[in-house]
Amino acid sequence: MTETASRPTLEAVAARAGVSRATVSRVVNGGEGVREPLVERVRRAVEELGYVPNQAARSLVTRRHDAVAVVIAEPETKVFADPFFALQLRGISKELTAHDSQLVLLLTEGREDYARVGRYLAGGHVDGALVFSLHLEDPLPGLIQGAGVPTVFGGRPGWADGTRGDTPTVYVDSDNRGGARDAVRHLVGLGRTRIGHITGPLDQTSAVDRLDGFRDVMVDADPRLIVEGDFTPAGGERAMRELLDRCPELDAVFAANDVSAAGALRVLRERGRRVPEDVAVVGFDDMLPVAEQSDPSLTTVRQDIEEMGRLMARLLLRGLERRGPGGDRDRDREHERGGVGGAPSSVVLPTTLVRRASA
Amino acid sequence: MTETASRPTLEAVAARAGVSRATVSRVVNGGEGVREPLVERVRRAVEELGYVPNQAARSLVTRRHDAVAVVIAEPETKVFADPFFALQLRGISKELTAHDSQLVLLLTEGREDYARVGRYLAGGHVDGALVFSLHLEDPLPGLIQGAGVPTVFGGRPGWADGTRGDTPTVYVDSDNRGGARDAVRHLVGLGRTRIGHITGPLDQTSAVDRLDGFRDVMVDADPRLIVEGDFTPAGGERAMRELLDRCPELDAVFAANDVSAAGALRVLRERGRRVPEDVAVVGFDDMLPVAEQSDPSLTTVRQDIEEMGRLMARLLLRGLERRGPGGDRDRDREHERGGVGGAPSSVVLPTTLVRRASA
DNA sequence: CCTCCCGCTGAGAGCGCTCCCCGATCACCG
DNA sequence: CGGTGATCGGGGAGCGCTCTCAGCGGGAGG
Repeated sequence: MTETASRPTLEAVAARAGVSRATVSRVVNGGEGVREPLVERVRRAVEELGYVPNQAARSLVTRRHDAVAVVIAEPETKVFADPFFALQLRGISKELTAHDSQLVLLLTEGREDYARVGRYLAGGHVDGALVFSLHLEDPLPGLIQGAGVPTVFGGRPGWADGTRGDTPTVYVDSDNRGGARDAVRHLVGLGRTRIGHITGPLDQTSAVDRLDGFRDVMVDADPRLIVEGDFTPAGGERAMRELLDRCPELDAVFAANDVSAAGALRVLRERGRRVPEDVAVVGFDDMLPVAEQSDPSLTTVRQDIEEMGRLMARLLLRGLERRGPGGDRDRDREHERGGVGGAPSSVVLPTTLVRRASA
Repeated sequence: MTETASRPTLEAVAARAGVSRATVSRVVNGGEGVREPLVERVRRAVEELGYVPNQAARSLVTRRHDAVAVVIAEPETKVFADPFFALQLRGISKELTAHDSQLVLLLTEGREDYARVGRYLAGGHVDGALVFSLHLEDPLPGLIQGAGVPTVFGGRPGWADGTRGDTPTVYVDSDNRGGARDAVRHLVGLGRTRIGHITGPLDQTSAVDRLDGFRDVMVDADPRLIVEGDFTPAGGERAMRELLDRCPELDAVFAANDVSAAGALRVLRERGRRVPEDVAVVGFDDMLPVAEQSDPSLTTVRQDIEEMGRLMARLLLRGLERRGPGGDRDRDREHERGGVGGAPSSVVLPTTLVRRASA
């Protein structure tokens, strides 16, 4: 009755504009099929009252939420704390904002949280999910796909070779393998022959793919030249020492990411090896604060992380549109980035080699 | 009335358990005032049907959303990309999760986004907001406080000396000034006398506070020994050069954060100054990947960033409870950090000096 | 000039849930 | 053993919105 204290409702706007609720609703939702003068009147009423639609009420009937969950399953704080997710989030945020969708962030703290996330997603609180889970044996992706929520993964999930059950898996990834190949070829082009590789943790697809890329070029690499790291500086140091011990005549290293490359750099300096003269080093990621500020600055493989995020969101939203309210319209297939119209399919973004001082 | 395809409703659960909707509702919301056998039966029905409450319907009537917005207004990607926000987010997330609240992330891309954020918050989509806006002249905090949403700020807002309008401003901050004092005192204790300071961008309260702390100890510091930086490595380098040029006999530097300290370190090495022998360096933040991995490792002032986030969330939720729907029930009045039963008030967390190799 | 049709507007029925309120129930006391 | 109070359960009224559907009016065709 009194619309003084609380926020104005559709009803109030309708009264003020001298039209019915339905008309106001139409105007608010795009104004299709309402004559101009009325539209104008309603707009003014909305303005004057400062009306904002009640999303809860809307969701209740439309079953849409204009919200997307972003699930980051990264037990190790360290990994989460690197700029990687921040950049992806930024990309995601931009895209979602452009589509008037909200970003609901779900961080998991170990596996005990998975049930909670699953429940939340299955509960239909969001229209879809963007999921980051980098580990091979992680049950989360499966669990989420089981929840029946449209999902796009960030990075290729461990099991994903296309299909899981009957739902095609959609993911966005960098061309880790191709990027690694470029890196190693660059080293080869520099005339290096004893090229070592510091891998990432091999329970992550990105690390595995980069290792595969390394092997693609170094087809018969001495297995002793491959040491497993863990994407951390300390791991990079350890691996570098190992590498140097095993093969003192090493003349190049490809580290699976920049921070381990930075660790390697430190060890090389400590052992009196000049970079790049004695040992050339290439990293991966082009994490600016690391790559640009290391000494010497790091030659590395750049991936456009923010773009990955943006693309994930775009893919998801597009999928949502397709299955949107009304009938399903299947089966058109396009193959450009992210598809156009058809069911979205996975996208692998290209990488580029950035040459700096270390190789 | 078929409850086959779509998600089960309260009604369905009630039917299955042989009770009324209201009873199921009561059980779902805590089970107060329902007899044990019934509770049990309802629980089982919920379980069997996989019932999940429809949050939209619930919000519609309760006007609560169990969701909190986190607003990060940081135009510069670089700043956002450092681990700072990630850690805060983690802390916030943990606390919110513990209270069954969702985290809605709002990243702003420049000021043109402010209106959107304001509208969103004023729209009553969330129960409260946690806001990060580090810049002095930023209109966002005012705008948000104007939206009438319960808010806790991360870091002291520029204008906050307690009150804005009639709403007390609540924020969580580190003891930047005290931490800076500790850092400088440490340098003094080392016998250093020509101590320079690389500030942060002085449009941020944290930078100003650290500068004030520096001045507290170096009461009559030569103004030439203070150079404005910008919290970036490049800024640190630039400032360090400036400092060295102005005052070659410098024997210590307090940098307002770790990454600028890292930049300073690089310049010192380049100029042939030994650290800490010739010049001692102290940073601020204790950003591990930076502080621990720099060469030499950085003596710095640690702030518990994750704890700040957790505290912000706790303060907000507590404030929400107080003004909660229905009668106020100021039950648990604990006098732990974050205030006692009353209106939450701002909290300033202590910092600690972490001694490493650089000073 | 009348009729048909099309396009715009308004009335009304819920979406799933909470919560108020009243009637039913049960323990217990007189 | 009946009355009384306290407590528990159920019915019903919306929360604010969308969407279907009918109705109404005006323009064009007969």
